[in-house]
Amino acid sequence: MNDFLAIARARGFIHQITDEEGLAQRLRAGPVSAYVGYDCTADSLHVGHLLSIMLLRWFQACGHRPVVLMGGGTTKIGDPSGRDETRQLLSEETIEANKRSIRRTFAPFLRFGEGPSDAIMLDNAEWLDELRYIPFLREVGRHFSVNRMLSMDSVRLRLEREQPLSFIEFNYMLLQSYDFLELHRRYGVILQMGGSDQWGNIVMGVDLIRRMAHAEAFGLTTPLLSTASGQKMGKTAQGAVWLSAHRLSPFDYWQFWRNTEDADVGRFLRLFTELPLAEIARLEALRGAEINEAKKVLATEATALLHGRAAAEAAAETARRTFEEGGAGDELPRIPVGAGMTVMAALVAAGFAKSNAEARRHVAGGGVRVDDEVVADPMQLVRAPAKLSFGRKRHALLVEG
RNA sequence: GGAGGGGUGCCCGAGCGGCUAAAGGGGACGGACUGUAAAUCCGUUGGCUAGCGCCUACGUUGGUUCGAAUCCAACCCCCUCCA
Repeated sequence: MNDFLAIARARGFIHQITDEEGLAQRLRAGPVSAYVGYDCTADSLHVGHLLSIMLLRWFQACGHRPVVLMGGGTTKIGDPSGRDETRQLLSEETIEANKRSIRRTFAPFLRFGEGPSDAIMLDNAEWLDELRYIPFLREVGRHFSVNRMLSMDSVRLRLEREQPLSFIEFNYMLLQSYDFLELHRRYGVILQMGGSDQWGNIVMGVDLIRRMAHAEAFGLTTPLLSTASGQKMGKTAQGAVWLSAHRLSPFDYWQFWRNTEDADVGRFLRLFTELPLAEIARLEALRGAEINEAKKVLATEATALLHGRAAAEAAAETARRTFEEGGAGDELPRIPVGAGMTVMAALVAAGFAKSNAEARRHVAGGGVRVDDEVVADPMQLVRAPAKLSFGRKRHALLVEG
């Protein structure tokens, strides 16, 4: 059995651990179960979640059992952690739909099944939906000190900024703690992992297990992902970097990784690929334009994990044809062109502009090209086949429509 | 329930009767420079329109006025203190 903590540490996954020595002992003693919870706030996860998914993957690779917990119940409450504003309450139908969509993301990363180190997927709606208020308060609520809850970042920061915090949100950490307890009781889970903003919630769960189950449990958090230049990570021109292909194509996902800042390449290779550390050390040592080779490896490997090797290589090939040869690859988005379509309309159809007015502005700004010719007039007609480019990086194929 | 403060464009924030599609900053996007990097500099940042121009917009709904984001009323929401 491989040493999970050593690997996680070496690859940069660990921010904090509640009791590293104690956890190391338990991991050495045999397979353990650990969980990460994912709330169903959107119909796709994004790169921010990928860190913990990779962590679960390593956990499984080291012979332990990952537990993926869908927050079908907690999503009905809304986690206030790291937010200045109350999350909008989602309808139960939306949550259900989101859950169904999100579940699929885990399939390429984890092996599910019945074996001792096979992953399992659960939904906390299973126990939270039926909770009875008075028994819950009497059995669980009495272990929570409001004094302590007020000192938790998720609550304190909100109050310090004089932002509202409703009672429903205030309850979130109780429910998350209770999840941990239930998973401990039902499946013997002794470790909860999550982003660093989850630290408070996780520690509360560890305490609750100690008090109610008289057992020792552990927490581990991953660092907050940001780029070397300090930006919060995970944005593309389209918005968030989604993991579901219906939200972000494999090609755009590949592009996201390809555009990593120089200073982040090594760190991201360690976190988001499974290449050996020695190989990563070699790649990140590349200097100047050569580091672009490392970025391509990062992009292809990361895309292969999520979308499969074939899709990753198709994306890489399209990028090569488009950016290195100045041509157009097969994976570029295809925009059907009707008779009399203007450049302006094509820009909107391709999603490069949200309105006609914006499309005009982009043309006026000199950022639009058709077959590499700068467009001067937004009313210019387009004909298929052609390549429509917006900026240096965004391209689409105009095809007969 | 009472007293006070506040709700402005993606976000922060100025404006406090006409000169306001609304200063300034951030973010975002485009251009230049590069290596599909960072930093820097320049530009753009409500919608419709070929164009004149028109239409929406400063919590909501009414009102005053030739004219309101700016004044008044009611309502909704948030913050602080009190009960």
